[in-house]
Amino acid sequence: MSKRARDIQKALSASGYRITQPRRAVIEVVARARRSLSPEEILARARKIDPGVGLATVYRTLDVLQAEGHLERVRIGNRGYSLACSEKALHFHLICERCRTVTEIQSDQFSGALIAQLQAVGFESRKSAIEIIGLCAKCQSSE
Amino acid sequence: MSKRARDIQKALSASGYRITQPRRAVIEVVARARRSLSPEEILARARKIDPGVGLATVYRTLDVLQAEGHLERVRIGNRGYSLACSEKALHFHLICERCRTVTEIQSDQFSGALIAQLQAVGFESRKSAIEIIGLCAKCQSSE
DNA sequence: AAACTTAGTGAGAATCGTTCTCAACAAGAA
DNA sequence: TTCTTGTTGAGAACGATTCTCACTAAGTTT
Ligand SMILES: [Zn+2]
Ligand SMILES: [Zn+2]
Ligand SMILES: [Zn+2]
Ligand SMILES: [Zn+2]
Repeated sequence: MSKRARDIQKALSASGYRITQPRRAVIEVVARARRSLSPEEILARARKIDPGVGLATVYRTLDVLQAEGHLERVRIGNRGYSLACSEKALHFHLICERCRTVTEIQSDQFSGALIAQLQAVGFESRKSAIEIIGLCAKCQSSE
Repeated sequence: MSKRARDIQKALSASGYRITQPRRAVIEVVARARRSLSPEEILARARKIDPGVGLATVYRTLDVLQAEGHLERVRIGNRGYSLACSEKALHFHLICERCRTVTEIQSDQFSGALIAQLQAVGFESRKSAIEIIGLCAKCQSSE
């Protein structure tokens, strides 16, 4: 089991959630993922660890992980994708609509300017991550 | 008929699209909208102009308008919302998840910094509008 | 104006992602 | 081990979007 998965389990447990077999499997999958995965993809991978896992449980576990701040949900088209996120401050997610890789970028320069303007307008952002859809460098060259 | 609607019709016609009754109705609704509307809302309003319009045609017309750059699609939760967009340069959409009002903000200061960083990473943004979900000033105070 | 070609149409079925329901289960406390 | 109750899987239900297909009408050609 990965360290990341262990940390998440510990945190969930501390918050009063039960650490069940299916949850263990989903957490392990998410912790190991190198790109954002769809719920269906997470289900397929989780079943290699615990064959009995159901799709509903994947959704439920993703909800829990998101509520506890261990995961962020990302949308490409109609499909919902999930991603473990490290950065805490306001930052951007560059989401490649081809390979679904998510790159995080951050700069105090524009974050500061943006936050100032949001305050000026009186808008309160609910998410700390802003999504930019497009094509990553690799996928541009291989198109 | 609004000027905006007429301009859009002219542009579509020039691109080879037929200007049909249902399309006229949908275009008129979108051109007059002061906030983002859901396809169902657009349908209801369009039927006041042309009672026979079907939901499928609303979706199809929205697709055309989007493909031709007269409209941007915005997502709040699962629902798809549409919005006529004026700004051409890179800008932000502040989307209130309560009242669905969309405010556009723009500043060369952070746009420049952001574009520079996107280029540095080699990421090519497909959309000129970046969405920030949250609560507008009005809805914050009345919550 | 009439005929013609074919893009566009409405109704409803189909599909997709997600949520709900509920009887059965099992994690963790005692 | 027993008990409590949070959690589960299967499938039904749901809401948004897309598809199908026979029919219609926009715009072009006569
Ligand atoms: Zn992030
Ligand atoms: Zn890519
Ligand atoms: Zn815009
Ligand atoms: Zn609002």
